[in-house]
Amino acid sequence: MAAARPTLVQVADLAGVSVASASRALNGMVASPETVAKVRAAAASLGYVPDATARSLKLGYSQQLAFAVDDVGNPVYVEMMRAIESVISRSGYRLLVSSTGAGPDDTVDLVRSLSRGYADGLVISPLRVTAELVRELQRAPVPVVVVGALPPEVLLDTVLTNSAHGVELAVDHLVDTGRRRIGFVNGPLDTTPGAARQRGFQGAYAAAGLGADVQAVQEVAKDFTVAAGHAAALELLDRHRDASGAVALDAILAANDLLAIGVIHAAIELGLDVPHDLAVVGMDDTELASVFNPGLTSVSLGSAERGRAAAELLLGRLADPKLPARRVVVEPKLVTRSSTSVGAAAHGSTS
Amino acid sequence: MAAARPTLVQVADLAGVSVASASRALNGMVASPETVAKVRAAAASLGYVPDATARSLKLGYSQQLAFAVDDVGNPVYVEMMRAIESVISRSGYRLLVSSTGAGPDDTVDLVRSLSRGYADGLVISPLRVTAELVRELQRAPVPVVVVGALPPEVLLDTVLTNSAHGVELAVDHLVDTGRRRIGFVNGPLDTTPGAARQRGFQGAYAAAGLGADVQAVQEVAKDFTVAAGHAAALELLDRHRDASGAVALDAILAANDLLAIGVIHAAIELGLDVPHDLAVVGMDDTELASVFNPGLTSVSLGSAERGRAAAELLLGRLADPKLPARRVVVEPKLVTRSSTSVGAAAHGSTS
DNA sequence: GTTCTCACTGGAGACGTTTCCAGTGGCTGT
DNA sequence: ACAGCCACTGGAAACGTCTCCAGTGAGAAC
Repeated sequence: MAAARPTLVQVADLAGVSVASASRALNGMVASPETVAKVRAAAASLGYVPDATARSLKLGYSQQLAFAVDDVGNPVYVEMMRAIESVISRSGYRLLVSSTGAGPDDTVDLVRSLSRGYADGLVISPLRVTAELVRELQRAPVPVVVVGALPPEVLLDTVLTNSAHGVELAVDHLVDTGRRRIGFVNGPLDTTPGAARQRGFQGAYAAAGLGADVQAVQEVAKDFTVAAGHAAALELLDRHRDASGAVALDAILAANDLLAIGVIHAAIELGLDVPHDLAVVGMDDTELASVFNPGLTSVSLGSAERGRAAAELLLGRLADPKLPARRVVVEPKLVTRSSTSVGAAAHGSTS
Repeated sequence: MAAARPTLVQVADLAGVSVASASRALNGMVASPETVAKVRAAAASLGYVPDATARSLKLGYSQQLAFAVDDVGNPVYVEMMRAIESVISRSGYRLLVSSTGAGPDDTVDLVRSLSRGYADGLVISPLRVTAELVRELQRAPVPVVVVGALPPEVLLDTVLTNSAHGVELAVDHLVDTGRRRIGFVNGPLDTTPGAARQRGFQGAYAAAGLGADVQAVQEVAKDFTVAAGHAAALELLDRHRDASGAVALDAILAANDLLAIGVIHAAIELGLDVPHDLAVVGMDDTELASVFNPGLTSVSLGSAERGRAAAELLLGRLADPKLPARRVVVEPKLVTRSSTSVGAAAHGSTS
């Protein structure tokens, strides 16, 4: 079928020069114009393309970067991936995607396997950060950029989003629009985002301006999915009823757009009108939020921007490994849509 | 920072054997038990891991497969990617994802660059199939599996979905549930899916059982996005009004879930109730469809299954390159939800 | 004319691995 | 006791590329 790939030796032979000269001619090193012309012609006529593997072996780098994430299914990570791909491909890198689904062990294995040298760097966004994972990340043989929070003493390039502040934005918005009994459907607390949003919610609740008339309750979903959000919301709404048995919450904030959509489904099932009876806010501002019906008010944590920033940090470190560890913070931004504003049209961007 | 990676030579030295023996011991070739033990111990104490690049160079394969797609943003492709990743990683392959966004030229470049040898195979799902692309795919130096239709004479492993039949399923369902004036919002006709769905729609319309009382009209959207679906639906609904100026369509089939959601938005804007005034059907049955409000009836084209099938075809061909070209067809399946069934609850799977 | 410089060239050695090939020694069978 | 076999071993070549190093010749300076 496909003929054996021509090698540089064949090109050199055809051009009547040495391999050394052929290599130099093709790579723009010092070489006479005639040589360059001959070699180029020979290469073109043979359809020569340099072998990536051999080149990598000799040069010591692979022109590949890896992106590791627990669940590629989550739209947030897709947006990140897209952004990363677009940044790095511009610099000639290829993107290797690994879904580390099963759990922390898989992730650790993945990071360890980086020492096989098939990737020059890694962007990782782990859901759960264990001590072991941190250790492996620190001793990784290639630059690593972490999207998400790490223990403060860890010196790695990091892209953060102030999700605690994001939660505050959401709570403030709910309070501003007259909501007083606010439920929070969080993801698992042992995940990094879950823990951060938890702190944010407690902080927002304790913050100035929220009088005793504001009630805040929480429910933890099994994971960051629509189904889990649905189940958690049913549970939460059922647990908080007033004397007459009616639902006693007037707003629910979800840690995630997927959870939020689950919440809306639950509300509809219970005959609650969103936003009239129950305001719902999500987080991540994925395309889902802008497209959903009703439009979902959501706290944008800039997933695409975080992806871009991570990719740029990584490229920067590859260019200069001596750089001190940097940390980029992407500020959250509330995007208001109809799931919280009674009778109002959708605002915000449609990505 | 990171110490230089230990090489097989160092392991051999430490174990007091030759590199040849060390290699054999680690790869389970013939070697005495003592040798194996010594080498294993040495490797462990040095933290040796074989270098993927050198191994690839020697062995002639890279343990990497590529997945090329025009738009990673589309949930269909994400599901495919997920399925592919899960199949191939089980066989020890890594997944390289390329978004060929810009256009056919990019795609052709990508396929050409495969001859650099960084991937052992390719799964590609091109939106537009040009003659040049087909030529490149055929002369690709590694096995290629195409997800989507190709000219019939092309001998490549292919995963197809009978999307024409899918369209028929949708139309039949609409007619069965009493709809008579059916609009079709298609994607660009120069894309493979667009063309296939177009044929399907014409076929379904011409098919037995559809009397003269059934009217079918079509509108072509700019691309396969929510915004394009929205615009196309507004146009279509505006163009088809009865004498009194009221909307004259009672159903719209969209070539895509994203388009369908755009259609629903348009309907809502015009004050139409879905499904009462206007039934809407999507295609692809992405998670979006099951999660949307109202639940979107959609024709499942088995994206995950297609991804899995493509991955398996590729693995099969890698195992035995002499195999004749195979062709897997995934049958469409209608998943009914509330966007078409007046007053009924959602059926179908929630993925 | 000689020497020095300079631009260019080819040979050869790496990168880290696998694998062929020719041993080496111990054992069995006769 | 000797041939033959067998299990195992180490040396060395190879995969395709880049790059150091020593060399070549032509031209410039004196």
